[in-house]
Amino acid sequence: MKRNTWQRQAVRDALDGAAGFVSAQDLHASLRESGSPIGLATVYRALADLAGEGDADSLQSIEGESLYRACASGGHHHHLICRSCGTTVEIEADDVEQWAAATAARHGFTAPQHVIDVFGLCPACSRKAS
Amino acid sequence: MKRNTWQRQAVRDALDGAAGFVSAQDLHASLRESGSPIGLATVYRALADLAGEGDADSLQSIEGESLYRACASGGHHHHLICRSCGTTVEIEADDVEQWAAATAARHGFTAPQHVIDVFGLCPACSRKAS
DNA sequence: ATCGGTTTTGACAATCATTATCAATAACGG
DNA sequence: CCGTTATTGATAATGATTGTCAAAACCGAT
Ligand SMILES: [Zn+2]
Ligand SMILES: [Zn+2]
Ligand SMILES: [Zn+2]
Ligand SMILES: [Zn+2]
Repeated sequence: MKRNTWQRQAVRDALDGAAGFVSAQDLHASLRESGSPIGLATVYRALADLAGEGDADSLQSIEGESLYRACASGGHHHHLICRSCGTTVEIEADDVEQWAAATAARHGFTAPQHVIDVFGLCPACSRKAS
Repeated sequence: MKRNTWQRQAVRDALDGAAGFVSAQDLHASLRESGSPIGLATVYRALADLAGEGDADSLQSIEGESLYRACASGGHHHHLICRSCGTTVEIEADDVEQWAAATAARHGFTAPQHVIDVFGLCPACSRKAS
């Protein structure tokens, strides 16, 4: 059976507190900075569990890192993510959903899935960069 | 200036000969099997160059590996990929390009990029599965 | 509250893809 | 052909992620 540990709760809380998508490494670092002695491997395991249970959303950054974000809604949605600080905006994309489904169907593909993520520099990071 | 080497041509040819998306490691392995003494780092560099010049498409596999594929059209486009056999169809969708750019701009994000891949089962694999 | 079987943790090693080094090589304009 | 200079490739370094396994923590039962 699955047990409740303060470590897992700490990861949940840290995810909730994060502005947007974060890497396991970053989450571990910020947890340690706030005084938690949690181990790195535990953070990886907790995030994998959360993603598997649908309590967290995960995606691959452009650089290939796995990023995670608290996901309360549980519904299907997409994200606009700041490449620099991770700030995330949830995106409504019904028209794109339909486009994806129609594109698959047009070519005879079944059981369609899609990966749609938009990256950029948020206003704050854009200002810093210029 | 950019020089023409047999190594770069070998990578081009190997990509053209590959069925679908392949990793740098796989491409290097198959080149060595066909007798080429090409180095691994060179394969990585050639693939990065090809992708940068638009002669190859790249995407991140679910496991985080970078995969490459010969690209005939040259312009910006996306892919419809069979998750069973790897068969790939190139797709263009100006509507979606504009949606991605507009979505980023609407939220003040600059330097927008996007990851848009559609996966499914191709007609042949759909038939086998049913 | 205590006990005991079972799960979880965490320091560390191991993996694995990718990148950096840098001396040796090869391409190409002259 | 020569000299300059980009390119190569063996290898080391990097960096994220996963495996190991003894010790600690959890939780239901006593
Ligand atoms: Zn930002
Ligand atoms: Zn969608
Ligand atoms: Zn198929
Ligand atoms: Zn596009």
